[in-house]
Amino acid sequence: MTDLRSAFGKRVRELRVINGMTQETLAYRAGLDRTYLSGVERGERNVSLLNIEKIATALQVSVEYIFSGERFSVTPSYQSVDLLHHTINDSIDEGRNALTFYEGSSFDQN
Amino acid sequence: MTDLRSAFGKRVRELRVINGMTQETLAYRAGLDRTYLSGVERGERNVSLLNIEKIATALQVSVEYIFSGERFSVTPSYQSVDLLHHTINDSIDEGRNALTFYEGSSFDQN
DNA sequence: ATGTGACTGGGAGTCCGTT
DNA sequence: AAACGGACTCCCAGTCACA
Repeated sequence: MTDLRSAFGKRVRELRVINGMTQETLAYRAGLDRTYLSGVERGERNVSLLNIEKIATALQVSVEYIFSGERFSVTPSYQSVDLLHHTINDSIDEGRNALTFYEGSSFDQN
Repeated sequence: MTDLRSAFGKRVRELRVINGMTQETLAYRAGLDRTYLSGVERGERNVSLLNIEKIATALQVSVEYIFSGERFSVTPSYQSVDLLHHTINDSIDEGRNALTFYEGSSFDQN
């Protein structure tokens, strides 16, 4: 998955054609502009959550389903934590603090 | 799933806390602003594809995974095709045309 | 460590076309 | 039916000081 915009666009086009819809029909159902949807399918648009939801609804699929498949399943390679000057102990400490913050409870520090 | 922004935000917060990260570290890894990420987790930001990808990468999960789970799996209810003045035969016809267009081939009409 | 209001530039999204 | 372009509006990405 080099560019999520292209991957998303291809997926939308796939599902649209499977459903036997034209861009115009899909755009109308999603309440979006025809030219905008065209750009989405060609991977030129940086679609945001609200429109992702609109498009999924118009395609009659769940958001989960629209992002399922090989295209989106590749876990991106990630730089080593060391490179970010962030140690494992840092993570553990921050985990404690975060949990304390959100749950209003504290760890036994002894 | 009433609002995809809230659902996405909750999911991000879940995965961040599980990984023992603070908002600040996650934001740093994603190359985003801390206050922006705060808004994302509270469902107040309409995150777009490129930032979804950044956040997923920083969380060390795939985009598919971030959208998996009950929260995103509900297929949205959809208005009847009739309400849209779009018949089943229309869909079939459009499907043929669309396939013809993209595959450069034609259906046997007989 | 996180929440929040306010701000600005740029891009999301629309509407008009032509190819 | 779809790609593409220009011009437009308006919302949001991205940031700040402060709570």
